[in-house]
Amino acid sequence: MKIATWNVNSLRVRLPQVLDWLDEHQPDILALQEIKLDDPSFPIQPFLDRHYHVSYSGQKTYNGVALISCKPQLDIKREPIVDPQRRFLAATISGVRIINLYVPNGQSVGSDKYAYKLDWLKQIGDIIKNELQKYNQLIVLGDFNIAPDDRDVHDPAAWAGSVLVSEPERAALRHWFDLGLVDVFRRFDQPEGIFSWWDYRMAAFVRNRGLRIDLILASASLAPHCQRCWVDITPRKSERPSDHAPVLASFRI
DNA sequence: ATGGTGGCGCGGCCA
Repeated sequence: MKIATWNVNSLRVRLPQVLDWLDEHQPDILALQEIKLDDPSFPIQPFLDRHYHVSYSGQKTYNGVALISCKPQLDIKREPIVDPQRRFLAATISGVRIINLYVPNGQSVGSDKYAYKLDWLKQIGDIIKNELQKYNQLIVLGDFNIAPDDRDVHDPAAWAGSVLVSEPERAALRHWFDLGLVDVFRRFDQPEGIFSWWDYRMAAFVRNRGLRIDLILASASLAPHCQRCWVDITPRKSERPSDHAPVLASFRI
């Protein structure tokens, strides 16, 4: 089973790239973030034409998440907390519980948006704890807007204490790891300098000044079945790219 | 240096 996550930064703009990428890579499940569409505007047809099942939780202009899958999606859950921002979508696919997240960015340490991010992480942590009790095989993936470790930061000294790497954010993520979730990327030897997001500004991508903030976490019973986890930077090189690259994992299921 | 680039939507917010 091949599972992928991709923050597309507007599905309207990136739809041709997403369809090309789906046709080439044929993942079983693709989790999208920042689709920036309300539900009536979701482009269902091209996915149905390719025999995919689709669910989404969207809003106008900002945020929004979607799940594309070969197999049907059961027990779909949207926004389990009181929050007008569309950042959560869960479904059971081929017996595996999938939770697709777009974690708040947090803007800057100490801001109102940072406080919202930490509160959101705490509330969604409670939801995940609950889902783990119901589902043995669980995957939590998406744009976490947190680089788990200094290895996931191009210049840790320059970033020290900033939003996306600050200790309270990392502690919130570690709390999720303590629930039994495993960052499957780190189950394997990886080269240095593998990232999933590069700022549009300052030629960050060509200088590989990035962060690894797009993650695939698996429950303890599922993580040992992960065979590989990697980032596909090819779409980041294309014309009008998203600022994020897709992250993939393959599982022996 | 508080810049810079991109999306949405047409001024300012968000990332």
